[in-house]
Amino acid sequence: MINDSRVTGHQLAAMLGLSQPTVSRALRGHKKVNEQTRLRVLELAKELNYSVDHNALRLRTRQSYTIALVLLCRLGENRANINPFYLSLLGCIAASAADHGYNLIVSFQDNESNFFANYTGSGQADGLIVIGSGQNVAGWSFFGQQVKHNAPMLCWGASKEDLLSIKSDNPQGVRLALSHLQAKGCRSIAFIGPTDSEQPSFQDRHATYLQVMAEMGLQVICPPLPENAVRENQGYEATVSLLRDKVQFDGLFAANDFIALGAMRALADHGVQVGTDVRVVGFDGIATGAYSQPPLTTIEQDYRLAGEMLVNALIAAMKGETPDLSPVPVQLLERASA
Amino acid sequence: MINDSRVTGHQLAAMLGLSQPTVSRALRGHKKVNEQTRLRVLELAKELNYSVDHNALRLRTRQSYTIALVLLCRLGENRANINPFYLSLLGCIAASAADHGYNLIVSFQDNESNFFANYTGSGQADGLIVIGSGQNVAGWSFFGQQVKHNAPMLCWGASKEDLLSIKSDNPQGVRLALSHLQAKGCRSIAFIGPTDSEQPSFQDRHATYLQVMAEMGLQVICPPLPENAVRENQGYEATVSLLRDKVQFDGLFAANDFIALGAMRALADHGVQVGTDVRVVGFDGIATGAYSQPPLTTIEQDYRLAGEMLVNALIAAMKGETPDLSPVPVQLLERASA
DNA sequence: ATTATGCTATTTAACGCTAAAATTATGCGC
DNA sequence: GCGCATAATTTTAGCGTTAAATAGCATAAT
Repeated sequence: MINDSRVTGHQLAAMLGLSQPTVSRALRGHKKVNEQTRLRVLELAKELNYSVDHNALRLRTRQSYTIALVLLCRLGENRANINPFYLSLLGCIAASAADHGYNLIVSFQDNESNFFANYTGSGQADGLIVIGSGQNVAGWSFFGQQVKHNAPMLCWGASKEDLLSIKSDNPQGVRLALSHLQAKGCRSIAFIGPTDSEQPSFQDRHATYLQVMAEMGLQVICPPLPENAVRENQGYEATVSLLRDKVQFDGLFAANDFIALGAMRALADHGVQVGTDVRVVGFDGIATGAYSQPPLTTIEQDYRLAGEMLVNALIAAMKGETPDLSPVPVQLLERASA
Repeated sequence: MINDSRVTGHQLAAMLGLSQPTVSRALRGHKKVNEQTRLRVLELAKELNYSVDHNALRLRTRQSYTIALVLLCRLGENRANINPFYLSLLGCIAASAADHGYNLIVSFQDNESNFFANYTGSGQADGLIVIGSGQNVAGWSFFGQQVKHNAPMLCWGASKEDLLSIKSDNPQGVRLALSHLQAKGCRSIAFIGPTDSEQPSFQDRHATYLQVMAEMGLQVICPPLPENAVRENQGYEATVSLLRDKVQFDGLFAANDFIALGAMRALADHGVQVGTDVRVVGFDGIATGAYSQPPLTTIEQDYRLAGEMLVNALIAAMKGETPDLSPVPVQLLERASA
């Protein structure tokens, strides 16, 4: 149990022969309080290790100074095995929130949960950031409720028009990847990734691939992947199928890094030299890519900037300002695989 | 701004011709309230999307139903580059806290910050979990304060006796690693890692290495590493120095996976075949190890169980019970590097 | 009839804080 | 010394909730 001998502002006041509100104002550096008494208050407060009760503060001011981060999981998904991309993003959001003086509460939820009731609706948080892979899966009712109540909510990489959202500059990333491959001499570049994903980021990546290939006058190669395939072994399978079907290709653009890692493993298993016979570019910039053999060339998302932009935009929205929702720049991280 | 048209219990009561406390009791399923009125209350509450104000609730009950997770960083450390081990652990702690009905607030802090004032002391959290790499660096004053106020605090892998802490079963892990190497025929097994770390986990790993080697009657090989070396390039350097000094070895035990990855890179760069000429075992079980070339044999820490045990123990401590602080089991994850 | 006994619901009282209004003290010019 | 501005503090109120004490009112027991 918490030591309930916690000092209150009232007790401080009594000891100092002041009224409690004066103590409160002194501690907050309010103008209309005598410098000398302010110092007395501060001194005693420090000595007794006083700290304001946040729950009372919040109740009174109707603000929680807290952002809720919801990491959306499909039901039953193994939480010990969360995509490191989201965990890194989480880290950067936490840091950024702290920089702005906000607390961050983190939770893993599925589509069924009522965010509004849990967080913004109950005064636990002033705003909500939603990241994760399940955003477009099932009913959006909970989102709707959030929107209906004007509770500021910001999504990472969502599509619905009535939602605030920020995402990486996927089209730019795809262009960087494909023109890099082209510059390296590739002329038959396959896209390994979901072609019918419900996730906007993957939709963007596939669509831009089609468009850029057309612009370049190159043939499109899209091996079939199961719906929403974003895992390593699915990249492996798809690549194996290309090889088995004797499809000619000298470049691979993977919709994310895990797929790319799987593809490289498949190539290696079939004696294809990655980086020379076939060049591979991934997407995300996960840490693991640096340690693969060969190290993975990839489109690096700027986690830190993404975290910062998400927090900035949410805070703007909470203040009633128009948030900056421009896409987060990406860059080519050139390593040996391409 | 949050839509301030939020419904209060008082408003519900007025609409129903009841008193507010009755509504409160009805919503909580309190015994002494008529079933019929309870249903009326519940219905209207649902219709109006009522949810209790957590700040009022907390103020009143003197409980926050919240655990604070502090990820300790060295000052100035790049937060976009946090050890994935800690991020995974964070994820599992978040999940576990949720399973117990607790919120989790996450923050990145250095030694200077006053956890007590920030969290438990101000009623923002009922207890504190501290993880991260900087626990033993500078002054422990803030920890002291936490302890002094009886605020439940639990550390991951700390050493001080007066602190509650949980860690992985490092000695067991080291035994598993070394006996695996021995079983594979290794007789000259070097330890690549800090020998004078301030971090208890690394102290344990080094100490157990010395002990087990003695038990096995094998010669100890410990190349010098800079103090607190736990990074990939430091593993690389140390291994290079072994090779340069023409030290004979056929096995490497690395104090963590990053060091192991660096060591493998060094070996590969010098034409040494990993997995045959020299076998390598790491420690941690980070995801990246699965994608290295060859995949890394390692001692896998059980993130999920660790998160669960941390949360369980903290909750026990908060209730005044004696927490279970037994070490978290580890296991050998055999891959091609050994 | 009168007093117990359960129920149910209401009243009253905090929890610790901030904001605004009301009060007291202080200084200054004339 | 009187008013009058100004500064410093206190008083009053209330944020939305839960917990304890209280009241009303049936029905059962004496």
